[in-house]
Amino acid sequence: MATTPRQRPQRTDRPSAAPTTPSPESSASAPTPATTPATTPATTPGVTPAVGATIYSVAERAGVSIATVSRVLQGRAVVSEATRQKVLEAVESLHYVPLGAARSLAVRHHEAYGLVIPELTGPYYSELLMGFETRAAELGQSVILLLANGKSDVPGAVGHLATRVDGIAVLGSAALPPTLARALRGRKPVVVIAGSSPHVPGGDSVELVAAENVHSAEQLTAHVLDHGRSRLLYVGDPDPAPDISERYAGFVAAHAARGLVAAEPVRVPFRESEGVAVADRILSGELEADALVCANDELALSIMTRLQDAGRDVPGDIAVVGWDDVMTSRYVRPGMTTVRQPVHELGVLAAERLHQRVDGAAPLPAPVLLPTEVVLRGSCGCPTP
Amino acid sequence: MATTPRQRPQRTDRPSAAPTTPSPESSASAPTPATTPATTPATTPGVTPAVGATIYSVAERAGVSIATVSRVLQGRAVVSEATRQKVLEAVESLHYVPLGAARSLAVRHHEAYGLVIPELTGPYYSELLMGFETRAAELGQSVILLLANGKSDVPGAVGHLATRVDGIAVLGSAALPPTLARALRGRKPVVVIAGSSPHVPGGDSVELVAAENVHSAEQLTAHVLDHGRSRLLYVGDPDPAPDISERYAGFVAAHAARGLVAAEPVRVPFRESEGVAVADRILSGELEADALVCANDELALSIMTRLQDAGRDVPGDIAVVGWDDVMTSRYVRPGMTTVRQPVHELGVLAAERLHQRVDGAAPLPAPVLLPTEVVLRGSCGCPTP
DNA sequence: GGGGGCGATGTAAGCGCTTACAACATGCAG
DNA sequence: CTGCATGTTGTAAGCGCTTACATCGCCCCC
Repeated sequence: MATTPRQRPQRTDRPSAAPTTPSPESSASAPTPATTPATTPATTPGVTPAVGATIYSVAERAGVSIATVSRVLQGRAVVSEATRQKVLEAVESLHYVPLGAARSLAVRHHEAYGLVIPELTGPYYSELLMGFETRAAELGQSVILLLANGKSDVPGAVGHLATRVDGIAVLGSAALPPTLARALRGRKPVVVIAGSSPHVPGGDSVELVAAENVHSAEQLTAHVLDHGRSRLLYVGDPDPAPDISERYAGFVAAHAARGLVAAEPVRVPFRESEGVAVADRILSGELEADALVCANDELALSIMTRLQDAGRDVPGDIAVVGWDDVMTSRYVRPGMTTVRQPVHELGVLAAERLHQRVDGAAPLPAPVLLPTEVVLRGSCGCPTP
Repeated sequence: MATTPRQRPQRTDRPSAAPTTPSPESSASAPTPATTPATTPATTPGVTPAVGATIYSVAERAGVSIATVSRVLQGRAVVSEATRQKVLEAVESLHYVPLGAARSLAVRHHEAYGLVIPELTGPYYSELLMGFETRAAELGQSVILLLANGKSDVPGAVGHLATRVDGIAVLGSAALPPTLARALRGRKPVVVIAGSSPHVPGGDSVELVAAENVHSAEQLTAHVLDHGRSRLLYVGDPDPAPDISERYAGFVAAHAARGLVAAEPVRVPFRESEGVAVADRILSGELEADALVCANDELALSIMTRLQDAGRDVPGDIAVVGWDDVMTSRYVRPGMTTVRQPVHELGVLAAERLHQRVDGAAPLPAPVLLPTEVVLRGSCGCPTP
């Protein structure tokens, strides 16, 4: 028969099947019978046990070494079928749940990626997160989510996050990247999504994935101009988020291409209430325009609805276009002309890159740009189907 | 002076500040000057170092023991200001990022909660997740997200998740709870959100938080009946999700309260395309109704829009009401009458309960029910403002 | 029949951190 | 000058896993 199962060496005597019986060395000749009752002893049912089964208890129960238990559970080394069954039974009867932290420590990988986004309103972040999680899961990685908005100590939170993941993806629109890069000084792979390259110390381990903005914004703006509009306003504050400023750049470029000079952006935050306020400024005559190019759909929708409720005709009196193609943009009348971004793919790509980086790949020197698509509906002046 | 810093006992000689210089014991009398260059030696800039600084390297650099480093970093034990500074400097210059797994192993807590939801479409899941993450973060816990939809081995994924968290919150609408409860047999606290109590082995450690459904559904249905409608249809499949079936129960109850008998539910999945199909069945005369009570807003919106596009008047010809109060429901004309749930609070509560349970609290015997609110707009027949 | 090869299993050394306890220094009272 | 409280730091024993390496049979072939 196999070697008698032995206690862990030099370890404080952990209570096994017989908690209170002090049997120092003699127990080696009296192995516990394999058929002890299935319920964990000394555990009140219905209450979470203070401490669960470990690989040691499983090994003891199965009459094998912890190495064998590990091998069965990892499923990578060859174990005889009989042994495998014994182990599996022990696992089952002890309700063994391995301790991930111990594995992580041993394999020296967290097997988790962090994702930092400002919040989770609207479909953009959700799509991104879904893409990220899906791909990460396929790669066998967990995802730890960190919402930056509302957190008082974001750098601290990110630092803490860095403690438990192998890599971090962060949305560029949060003003995080510089902070982030500083927080982990090139210690972990970082990919910035839809941001601009931060020139900071430690930024060398940072890479970028984004959706194309400038060109499609130019295209969209050109389309509006082609409808014969001439007094376009860009609504949204380009400053904080790199993608928004790129869109404004496209707006400007489209004007420049036909010898026009674009108006200054109407700098407002991306909230519905702000859209309403902008609409009111137009209604009052404070702002003059025959077309509005908005930084995102929320803004565009709230403006359009307010304008319509006040009796204005969209697109007759004024055209309104947005960005993101949220669900509502399909439902309003007229349908909102907007730009669809491959947000899901962005998430997938971020997870993908992180994985490669953790695998040892070098950071991509240039940003990866994914193409976007202008979605024409009625709000720009196109005929409604 | 303090005791000379010493290497970790019986450890494979790890390269410290002087990687290639073999100075076995003599180094004790020659501590590294505190002003060595800040860049990590033997690390190519721009490439993630194979292995980072550890608490040992920090301790060595600062000329203290690892215990002291730990104390400084935890900030709980008294350390002299001078020592604290030395340690902090060492941390800084070595770009030390602690290994979360090692801490978790030592403190025997993951300091993380898992959240299992089917997917992340629409505002419901996002709100929930935000509430959960926010509260979890306040409690010092990370959140690991698991999206069940599209995963081929959900029980496996949940089992894996259980490996790395102290507790799990799971959305009841995923048909997970039984599986889940089995997967971790009462090993970890579980709270089911918006689900029904699973009577499964190990279910004793499961508790429930949910939004009230039956009463508000009854209220909403009664309101529609009060508008003089008599042929109401409930749209959505009550079977898979407990909250949906509760809503149908309310629908039935409202009928029963006035001696009516409710029609069988129109069992369709919760997709926009299905809503369109339902609308078509109404337009073709296959389905007859003067009011539609839909299981959620997506369904209600797609039906209403399709009906309107086909020339029907909502609510004139037919009333349509939904559930969830998504953003679009505010934007369509007429506004969608619906029910607002305290989704954010549900997430907060779930995190809260998990924390208490991990702290040793007993599971709540009865489900916690949060109140909902009927939001009246135009689609039910109420006058539009 | 002995040795080599091979498959199955055990042994033990870490992984990097926390923390109980011990040790030491210092100051002050007796 | 001795002893004790107090504040600070070090020592070392784990936490529960993975895995390189050693060991042990066993079968097969010469």
